Amino acid sequence: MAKNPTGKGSSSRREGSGRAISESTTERLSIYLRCLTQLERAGVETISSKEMAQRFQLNSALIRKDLTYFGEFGMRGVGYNVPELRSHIVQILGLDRELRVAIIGAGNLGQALADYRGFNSEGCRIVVLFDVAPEKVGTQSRGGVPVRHVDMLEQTLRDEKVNIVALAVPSGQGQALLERAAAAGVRAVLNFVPDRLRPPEGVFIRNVDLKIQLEGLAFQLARVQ
Amino acid sequence: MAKNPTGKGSSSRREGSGRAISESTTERLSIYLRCLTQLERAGVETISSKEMAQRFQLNSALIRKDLTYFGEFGMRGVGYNVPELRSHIVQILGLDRELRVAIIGAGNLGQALADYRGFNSEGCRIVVLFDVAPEKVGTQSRGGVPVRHVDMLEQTLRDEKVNIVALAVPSGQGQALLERAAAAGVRAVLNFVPDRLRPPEGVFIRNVDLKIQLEGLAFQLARVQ
DNA sequence: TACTGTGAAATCTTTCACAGCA
DNA sequence: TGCTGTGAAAGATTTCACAGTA
Repeated sequence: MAKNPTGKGSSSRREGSGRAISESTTERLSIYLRCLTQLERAGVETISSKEMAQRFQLNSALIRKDLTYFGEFGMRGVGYNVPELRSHIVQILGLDRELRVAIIGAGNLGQALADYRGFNSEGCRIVVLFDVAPEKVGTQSRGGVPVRHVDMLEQTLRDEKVNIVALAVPSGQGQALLERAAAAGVRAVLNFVPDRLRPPEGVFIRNVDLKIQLEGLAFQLARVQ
Repeated sequence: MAKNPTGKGSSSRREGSGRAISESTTERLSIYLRCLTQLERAGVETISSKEMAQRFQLNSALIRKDLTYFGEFGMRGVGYNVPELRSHIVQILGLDRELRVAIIGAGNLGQALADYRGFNSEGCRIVVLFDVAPEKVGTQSRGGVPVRHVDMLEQTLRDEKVNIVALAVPSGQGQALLERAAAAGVRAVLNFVPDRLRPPEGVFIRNVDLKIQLEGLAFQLARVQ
């Protein structure tokens, strides 16, 4: 029973009506989207699963399987129409509506994330930072994202119609803020806090744990010799 | 044949002599280590796999399996000795020697990473940042990490005995820098560049792709309703 | 008794291989 | 011919269940 023990890597999630889609598949959809965006810019009209597979060192059957979970987008003998497939994936990933993101914690990491390009593109917007430090509240990040006091969390999340919260606070402070955000209606959280958080009912959490990644590399180095 | 198609999530790697250990197992070892560190500080002497499992919503058999890949550390009827198990894991993860980390790219993200607490602890030290911008070269991060010119990359990596490189440069510039670092003897890379890099022979890469995480959340939001 | 260590089963993911269609 | 879509096989990971032991 391969469920999702670590909350990372291969895992599945069941939804109301649809079938369960693994996290690996979702991840690859994002990768395909990038590829298709580049191809579309370059004016390429069609691409085969084999060609895409070569770019990413993937198996072409896997790409076809990933895509057929959502429909039959290809043309036998030809491949996939690039702009068409791209727009399908944009829709599948829910990037056709605006994602409004708030970051809790305006430390080094929070500020860097606020101004991170990858976050401010493709229908995604960082609208506000939160912190408790009086000298930060009222200021803006270099990129112009305003910093509000955490006391204003619930109200601001609602007023700004925030969909996704990124947690970038010190260890130990994540769970309480997660619960406050959830109570204010947020249902998706990107967690940078190096603690294991318990997701409130109906809330999705993705963990980005930099130390675990670093230790994973240390492990590989230690093993090889 | 579940190999490692995305370079993230569940994957295995074979080493010279030992058996293949999955990336999931490695990730969990880091999690156990944190837990044990806390327990040791709190003066707890022993812990059972069941107790640990409850803390992380994991299955206790999985924890036991993870640990027995590396030895028989437990005592039947009792559990595991906390300080002893902790020191075993430190050794397994290779955290008993110093990890010297360099970050290429002193933009928002690179600077934030340089001063990130999680990176500067437990035998891990950020020793240098690299950039090409003349106004950055010669300065220091807030935390005091010096910024050198990328022209000095190879020499500095060797002089500073860097084990691990973090890539935090704009899209398109990752592959060339990866290859230069590899040629200078670096064998482990933490990649923040949103491109798929091709690892040179013998080089381990871990990808941290923030946009993919965000899009994964967008997907979940789009699905539920 | 209470726990570890582990073979076997269950589950999930990826790859193979090919039918079927443009 | 060349590609997609897909059933079946292969492989990997997780869980179950229990023998064995301190």
